[in-house]
Amino acid sequence: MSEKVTIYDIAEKLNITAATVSRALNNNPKIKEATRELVIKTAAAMNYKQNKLALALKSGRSNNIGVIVPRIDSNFFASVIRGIEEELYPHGYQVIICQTHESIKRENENLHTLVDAQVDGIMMSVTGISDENDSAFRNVLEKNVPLIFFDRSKHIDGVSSVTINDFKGGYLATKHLIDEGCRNIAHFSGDQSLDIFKNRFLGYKQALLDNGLSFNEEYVIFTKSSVDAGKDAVDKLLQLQTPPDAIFSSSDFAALGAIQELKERNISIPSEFCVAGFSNEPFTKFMELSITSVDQSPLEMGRMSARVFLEQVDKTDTIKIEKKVVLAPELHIRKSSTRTNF
Amino acid sequence: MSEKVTIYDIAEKLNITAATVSRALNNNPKIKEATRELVIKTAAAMNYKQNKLALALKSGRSNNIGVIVPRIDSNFFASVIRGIEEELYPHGYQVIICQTHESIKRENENLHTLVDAQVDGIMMSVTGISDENDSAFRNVLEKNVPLIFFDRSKHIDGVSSVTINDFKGGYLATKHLIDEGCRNIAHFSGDQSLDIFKNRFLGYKQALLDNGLSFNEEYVIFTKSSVDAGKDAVDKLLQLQTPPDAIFSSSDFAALGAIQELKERNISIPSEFCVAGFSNEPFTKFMELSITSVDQSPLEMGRMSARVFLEQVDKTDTIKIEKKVVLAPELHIRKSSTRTNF
DNA sequence: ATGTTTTATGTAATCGATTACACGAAAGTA
DNA sequence: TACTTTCGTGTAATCGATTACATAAAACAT
Repeated sequence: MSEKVTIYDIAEKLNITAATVSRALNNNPKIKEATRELVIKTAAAMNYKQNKLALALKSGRSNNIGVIVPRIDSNFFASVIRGIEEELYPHGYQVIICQTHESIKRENENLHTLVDAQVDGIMMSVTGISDENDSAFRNVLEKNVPLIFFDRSKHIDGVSSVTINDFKGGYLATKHLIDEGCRNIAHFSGDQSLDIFKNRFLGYKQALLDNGLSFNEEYVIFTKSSVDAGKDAVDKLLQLQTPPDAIFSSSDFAALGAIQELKERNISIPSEFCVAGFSNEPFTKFMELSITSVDQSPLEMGRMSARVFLEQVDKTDTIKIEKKVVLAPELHIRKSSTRTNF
Repeated sequence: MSEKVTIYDIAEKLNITAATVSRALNNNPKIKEATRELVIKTAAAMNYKQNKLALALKSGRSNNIGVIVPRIDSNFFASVIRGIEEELYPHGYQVIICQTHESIKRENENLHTLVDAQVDGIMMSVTGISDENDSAFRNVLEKNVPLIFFDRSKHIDGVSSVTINDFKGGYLATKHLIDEGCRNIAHFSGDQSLDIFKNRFLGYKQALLDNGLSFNEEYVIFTKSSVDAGKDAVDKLLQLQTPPDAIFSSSDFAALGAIQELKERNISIPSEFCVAGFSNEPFTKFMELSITSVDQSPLEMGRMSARVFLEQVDKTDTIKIEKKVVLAPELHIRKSSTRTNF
């Protein structure tokens, strides 16, 4: 029972052709009103459901879009995806999720799989930059699949992106630490092939220079985004001849690790040492010693990415408009760095 | 340039038919070895990519599975999805994400959309129980789309589920609080139409009874899963003639709110008051006053759901096997409830 | 040399919907 | 009345791949 009902079944029952049924269901103006109503009523009675796969094959549009992220179980990426899904839902698009687990090989596979699955667009946060995987990106562009980068982007002509001003984020956080009286500010950075880390780093540097502080190579540590990495980094920093009195970390997790390690060593925060992170992960707010962090408005980033995609889809395929949306970062000042007014 | 290459293009170039090309590419044993090699080489040279939509239409299988969750930006659901994606990736399935935002109407829409999109299976955590949306579920079953519930499930004959033993989780947490010397233990519960909350509640009750403590209706508060709801609930509890000395909360967020409110009132934790939550959200571990919580092993739950799905897909369609997987909850004892050994 | 089996490939239907084109009937015009 | 539009519907191709069935050629048997 309940075999799939097709327009042919409806046609047969009404002694008309499938073409007429199709036209009636699509509100084609050439159909007699009586016929239309009859078809629609019969379709409902027979519990007809349009076969989207047939439609997709015919039209070449699957109504699916693909999202590629390093991993989904981080608040930042999950929130971006939430934003994308919410914005696309009213337009009838479904969202396919892919994770790279920070593997470029996996990223290539995902790109190919999505293109093969005929998605109508791809939104992604790049896992890493490497020449090897250019062919996967080229494939996407050659197939004319709209591609949009969010947060971690890559420089490709004609490709739109939605990012935040990471330079400004780094600058704001560092400036804030300086304002709180810190003079030897360390920085946790990440993979320098990624713009986000490079720009936060540059913002940090510029803030130092603008405020008469010298940049000290030794104060920059390249860490992974994890609690343990933050602990190890603090360990290294404290072995320096002149240990720093503050850290601006590109990762909230590393910032948390740093704080845990500093406490372990009875260095009191924020009086002796200030810490600021990046991403505004929920836990930064929840801690008793809440952590200062730069917010990236992930929900807005997701929504905006979806909107950029929708614009591109509507446009005639011949015209390619590269749109670079840069959101403003917002510094959330919390206890981990507030000496003055607290 | 780079128009899509089809098997017809390959066939034309080689002066053979598309059928032969198809067979060669699918390693059909009836094809001459020389032909196979030639076809495969030519296909690669022409950068041929199989059109999955055509395949999906022909076979009736889209190689997509749908996942419906209340929201994606909670660590629990994101982790489950991660588990599902990881388990399904090697099998070539793509994961489509849908959010209900706790709306039953949205849940119905999602169910219908996924069925219409011909997904090969649906995994979901139920948003709420209501008679209205039975038709959406019936539709899924009638169309023979494998359905699997995880965490929040519904009783439907023939439908498999992967849950944790919530009764035991509630029991363990409550028993632990009792062991720590608490005698007036309150409970934050949730929507009673959902088994997870009902069972945690029952586990809580049973633990009280088994340990000679009486159940007090006034100590049970039905809250939403949010920080503010937790604060409000504490506010109510402290107005009772005999306020409680502990809370077992079905939500980590409400537990956090409770802790914040208790601190606000200078009630010290854990010496005067103990708190335990549920879900083991990352922040519970990160807090200086880390929060005791029941872990639901979301990653494992996702993987297991995917495995149950794969089993069902392989089986002949005629046989329906209902599989109920119940994972064991694990109590993570942390500072918010540790009086004894700390 | 003739008949039988095997091998490799072609022919055409199929999945379900859309749509350019064709065509008969009805309506409008002169 | 005869001729042109307009209207509503049917015919058949199309999207791209798979596959049951048919068939020609080769291999084998007697």
